[in-house]
Amino acid sequence: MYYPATEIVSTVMKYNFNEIEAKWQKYWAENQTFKAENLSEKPKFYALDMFPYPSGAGLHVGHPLGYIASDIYARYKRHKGYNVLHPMGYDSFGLPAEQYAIQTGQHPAVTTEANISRYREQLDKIGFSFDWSREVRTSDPSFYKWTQWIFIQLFNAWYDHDAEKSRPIVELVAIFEKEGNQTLNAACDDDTPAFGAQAWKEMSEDDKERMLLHYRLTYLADTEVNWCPALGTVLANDEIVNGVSERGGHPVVRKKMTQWSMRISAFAERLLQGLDELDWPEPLKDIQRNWIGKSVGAQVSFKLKGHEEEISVFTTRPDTIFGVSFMTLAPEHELVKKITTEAQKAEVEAYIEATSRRSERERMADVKNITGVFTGAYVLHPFTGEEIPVWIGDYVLAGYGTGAVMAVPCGDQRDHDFAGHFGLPVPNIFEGVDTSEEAFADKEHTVIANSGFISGMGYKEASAKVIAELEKIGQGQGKINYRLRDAVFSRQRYWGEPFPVYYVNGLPKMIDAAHLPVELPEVEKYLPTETGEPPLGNATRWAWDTVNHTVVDKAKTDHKTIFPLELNTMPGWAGSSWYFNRYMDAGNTADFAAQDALNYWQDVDLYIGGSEHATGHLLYSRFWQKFLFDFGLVPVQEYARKLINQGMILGTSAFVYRLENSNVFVSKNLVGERAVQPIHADVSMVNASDELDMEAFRSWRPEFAEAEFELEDGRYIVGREVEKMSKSKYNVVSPDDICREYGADTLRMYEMFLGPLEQAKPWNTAGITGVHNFLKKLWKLYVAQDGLCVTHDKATADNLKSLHKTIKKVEEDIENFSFNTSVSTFMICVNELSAQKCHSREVLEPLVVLIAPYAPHIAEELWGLLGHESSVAYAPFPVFEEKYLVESTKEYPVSFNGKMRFTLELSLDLSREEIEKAVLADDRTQKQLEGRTPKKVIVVPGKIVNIVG
RNA sequence: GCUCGAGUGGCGGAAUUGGUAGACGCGCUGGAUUCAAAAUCCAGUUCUUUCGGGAGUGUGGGUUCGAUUCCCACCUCGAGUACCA
Repeated sequence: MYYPATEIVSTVMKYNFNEIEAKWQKYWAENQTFKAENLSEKPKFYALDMFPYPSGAGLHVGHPLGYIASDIYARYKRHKGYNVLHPMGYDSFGLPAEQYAIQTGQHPAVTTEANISRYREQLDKIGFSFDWSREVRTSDPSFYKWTQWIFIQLFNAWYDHDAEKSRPIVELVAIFEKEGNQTLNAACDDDTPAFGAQAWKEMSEDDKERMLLHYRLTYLADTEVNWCPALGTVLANDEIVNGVSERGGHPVVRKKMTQWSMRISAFAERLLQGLDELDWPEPLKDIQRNWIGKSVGAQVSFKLKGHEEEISVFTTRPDTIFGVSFMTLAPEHELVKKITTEAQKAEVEAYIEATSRRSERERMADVKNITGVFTGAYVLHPFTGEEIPVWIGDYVLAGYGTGAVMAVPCGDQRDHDFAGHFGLPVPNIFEGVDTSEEAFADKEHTVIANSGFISGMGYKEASAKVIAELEKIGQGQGKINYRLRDAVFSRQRYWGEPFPVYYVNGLPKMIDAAHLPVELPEVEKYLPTETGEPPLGNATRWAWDTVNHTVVDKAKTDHKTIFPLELNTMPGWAGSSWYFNRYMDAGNTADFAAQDALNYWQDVDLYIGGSEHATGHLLYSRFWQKFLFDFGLVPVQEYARKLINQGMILGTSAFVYRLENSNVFVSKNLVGERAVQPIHADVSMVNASDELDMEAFRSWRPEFAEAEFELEDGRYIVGREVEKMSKSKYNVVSPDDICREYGADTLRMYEMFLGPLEQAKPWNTAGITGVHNFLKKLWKLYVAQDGLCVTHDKATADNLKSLHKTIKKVEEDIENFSFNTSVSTFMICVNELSAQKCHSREVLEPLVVLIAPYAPHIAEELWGLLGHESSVAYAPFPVFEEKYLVESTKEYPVSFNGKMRFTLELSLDLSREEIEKAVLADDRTQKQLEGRTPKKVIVVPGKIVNIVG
């Protein structure tokens, strides 16, 4: 068929992606195509993305990568007959909006709202199948009402290590009334005093409250916190990177403050054990395991010479107890002042003073430098009675174990270094090992010597024996330690959830759940007050009226019925610790989610997000979920069965080279040995062949207006380098631009085509034409210049083979999250069908469904053109049939000594012997052999032939 | 330092349990079409070669008829962690 000139080519029949995509995005929104039902006969599937913080910069092409993957999977599951929950929302409390507020006076709610609208616009353009009726925002009072509610539940709970679960605090009170706290095996602060039932009953109400704070799962305590003066707030351990704040890179110092904490350490063992049943990436699980940091060992008490007190240490090597030659305490250890002798006092005090002044960062930067002081005190070895000198040193951390170590220089390199530096003895207790130069820490090959009753034993046996003996004399027992610390939950910030807490006599009281939410008050300034209180201290209307159950003016505070409210706010991870449950029943005003909705959706089947949340969000949320589970509030104790970490998309920066002290820019390949200064040029000014648009560059910034160029072949070629995508590197590519120029379907497929989902990979817009051309080619299978060209012709065997090969591979790929290879598979399929000139509906109709998860807009349009009146989104996924792929012959690769030399087409019916015969009879075989007789012929029917000789 | 992960053409990457290395795409080269360009289509594109072939998946060994794939040692890069006793 020939078509005359161009004017009859209607715009409808061209692949007009902009028009098509806008049309279907509108259709989906108007028809609520992706609204999920909470009760359904269909099996459920919950596909979740980590919700974004809506930043002012908007999305770049790296952000939607994971969303596209989960969207493909969600759409695939709809075709497979599942009731799919695929929601999206915003983690909308956070520092940047507040920093912006401090600078500009704009209310964070205003900027957040604006940022969210921009995000929404950008997301809508990419064609996600989100159920927007379930959108959540952590900064919305209707959401944080329930964050506050969960906080109250945590406050009213304690952790029973015997039952291995959280229990209501009233049950703890009952235990205290009956037997005090001495038989209890509960998670509590280290400094919790022991008391009996009688003592409990005699306590004042306030004292009882103070006592309970030692047990509550969220509690107020004086804690050493990471204080960041520049940000004016405390930070959690996971918010500090290399001793400086993750946001902004400001210095962090240790400071003692009264703070809310979360008793996550109580859950350490369950958080660790729970990992085994999760289908999460192994590296991510390893990060959590390391962070939890379980160590099995013993607690040993050393009697102090001349004092009542004992020094307790934790060790993972009780088998090395006979190798102890000194003891080291953290400078902050509570016994240091008491045991220091008069003679050593001045030196010890000077040392403590010096170490306390050092910031966390200095301490970390300076690991090599060994420092310490002798206290003058001695402890007695529990078995030998030997006198052991007690030192202090800052290599011992106050926050881990007991803040004291028994130093075994022959078995621990740090102790060895310390001993070497101060000339302390290094007794050797290992059989056949020289420990004079360096410590021997290999547990597996340990044979203990010079160690009394454990000499000759290995690590395991000796450790068990030592623990047993220590128990006998009452100086120790087996003990498990975790590195995981309780998480500080207070932030001295404005833009976060207010605590539902007021203070009576300095003791925290929960606001009754019926009166939630406690809404964030208005403030004049977002900075701390002049007296150093958090920003909420600026609020005039911020006191709790216990009679009318409402927030009232601060001036009315009388400490009788009107009390001060908490001034801290919750950290960023509060809302994200439970939001996945809220999506199940987002609009509920009576509950954080109805039980039947929770029971129907259960858990997240697929969670996609970045691995940078390994020790933050992904640990805290598991902890909250376990707590909610213990209280019967959610049906499962792990909320995300499967998790995938999408890799980062990197930017491809462009560089121009300016000759030093000049205004001349030299094209990349002309630089040679000359001294040039590389300068980032905005990637939007560079084309696919790395040519710079010089005019655009000149008008980019005033200082380049007069730029002169030294060209190669009349062109200016830029240098390229892969870096993190960021505004400051001018390598940011916006999905909006890609959608405008190539369409969302192209963007979606290209993001997948870049490489494996989990891998980091550079973005290069140049390559996108390949995917775009593919979609144009796909379109042409269905639509000719004068309209739909799909026929009712019977599909040929080749057509069906191409189709079914594709069904099989694409289905496998989706199940394996190998989206990049399915894009290739589609390309191969369309190439083949084009070559076959296939226009048969029998093939092309299923192909539309197959590709719909990846390129939903073009699929909807083609589906419509094929005469369907409803969306393709719920069309059943094509069923693969093996029969179309059955082959009768095989193109056998014939190898000689493992190297493939030629191929030979043979019937698959042939036996091993017949194949061998056919191969040996071939001329090319004889040519390869050059007259030699093959030593061996390996024939794998259906696979390969290998001739050795 | 410790714990993971990864090294394949000019580039992104593919290769299901060991069985034709480089699929698919970008880029590049040549051609068709065009007054010309864009677009589109066709052919080629790991390196090397005396055009027979030879070499080749970070390096060096090993197992095997056969190794990108399994084992050992090493090198490089990336991530996490950082005195955790």
